[in-house]
Amino acid sequence: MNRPRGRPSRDKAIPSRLDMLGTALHLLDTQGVEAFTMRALATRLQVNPMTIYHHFGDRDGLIGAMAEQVYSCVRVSVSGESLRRIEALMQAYHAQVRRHPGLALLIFSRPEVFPQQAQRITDDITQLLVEVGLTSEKARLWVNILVDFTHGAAVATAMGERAKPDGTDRFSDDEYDATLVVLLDALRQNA
Amino acid sequence: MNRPRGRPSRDKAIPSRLDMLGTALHLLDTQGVEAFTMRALATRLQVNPMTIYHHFGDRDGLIGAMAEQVYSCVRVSVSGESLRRIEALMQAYHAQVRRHPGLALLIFSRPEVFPQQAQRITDDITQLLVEVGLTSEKARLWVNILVDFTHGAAVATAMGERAKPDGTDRFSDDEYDATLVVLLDALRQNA
DNA sequence: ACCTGAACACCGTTCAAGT
DNA sequence: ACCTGAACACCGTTCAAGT
Repeated sequence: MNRPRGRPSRDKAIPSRLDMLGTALHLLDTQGVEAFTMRALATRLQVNPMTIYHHFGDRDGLIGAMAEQVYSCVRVSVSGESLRRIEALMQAYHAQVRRHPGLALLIFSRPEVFPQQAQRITDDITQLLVEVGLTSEKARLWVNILVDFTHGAAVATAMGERAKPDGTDRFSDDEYDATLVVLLDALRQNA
Repeated sequence: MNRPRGRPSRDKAIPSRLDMLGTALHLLDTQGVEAFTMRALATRLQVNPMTIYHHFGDRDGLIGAMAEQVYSCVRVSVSGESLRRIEALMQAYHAQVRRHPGLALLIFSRPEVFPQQAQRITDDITQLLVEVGLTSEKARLWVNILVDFTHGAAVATAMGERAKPDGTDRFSDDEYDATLVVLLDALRQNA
């Protein structure tokens, strides 16, 4: 009954902050938004729930940290034609959003969490659109089209509709790419 | 201490199913997704939490019923040019989605809830796209663009970003309309 | 500095009991 | 048929206590 209290001496390995982020992401991806709780994560980490609070403050802090890690790898390529760089950036963004649709949903659901990386990506897209030759007003319009469409595709993925009768998957990367090409084509004619 | 048990005789007015839906929607719109709980709704209705279960089964049932009511008024107009009818339908859909962004978020978060009305609206759009002259493959592509973009705009609204420095509201109906015009223009050239 | 248990104020939901 | 209280198994989070 009387289990040891306080910080354990040495025998037990305490997961690092990065371990926690990894396990949290895995829990969210595999079990879904509803099952993603502080207590469930603590159990998986074999740690007291309060240990997580020590590293991330609270649940929103944890979600924010997850977002920063997931989206930090979405970056504009160093070279290439502007339109092609937009395409690559959106593909990279969509790839991450699609890999972790539950994370996107959590961010959308909690106004407190607005990841810096999300803002940076939006800014990067806007700048590339200006480089393509769009006026600032048109750039604002098109960044909304591109970002909102990607987010909409993300929530559709999260909802988990499955493959259509004809075998085409509404949520595959290929499907997204094909749609993106159509949008960028319209963008070019709109420039 | 000993409050009466069981069904009250007559003196207390019990809210109807429609009252419950209305109050639920109001609670969700004003207080947000986090505050939208069965118990909070029961308190507002001055009713035992279990009374709600009697009418809607469970929380998902309630959310589903809210969705059916909110989206049932989004219908294609009886006359007009096909492209113009698509525009009107999307505007009507966006108007409802924007009026209740929290509801959209709840639907996205819970795979169990897939409102029939949402499926119907998607089908209606697809049919109109075919009427415009798109092949079934292009129609599939464009319905995704239009629906996902609208959903993305919805979650952006739910996130509650506010007006930009220049005073333009990223989430106004006018802004959505302007963007929709650009998309439908691209669609026409793509037909 | 970092981890712990206990406790608080909540949840959704089941169940048996009332009228 | 419809509404109720009590209870169960959960939540996120605060706090004081351990090392």
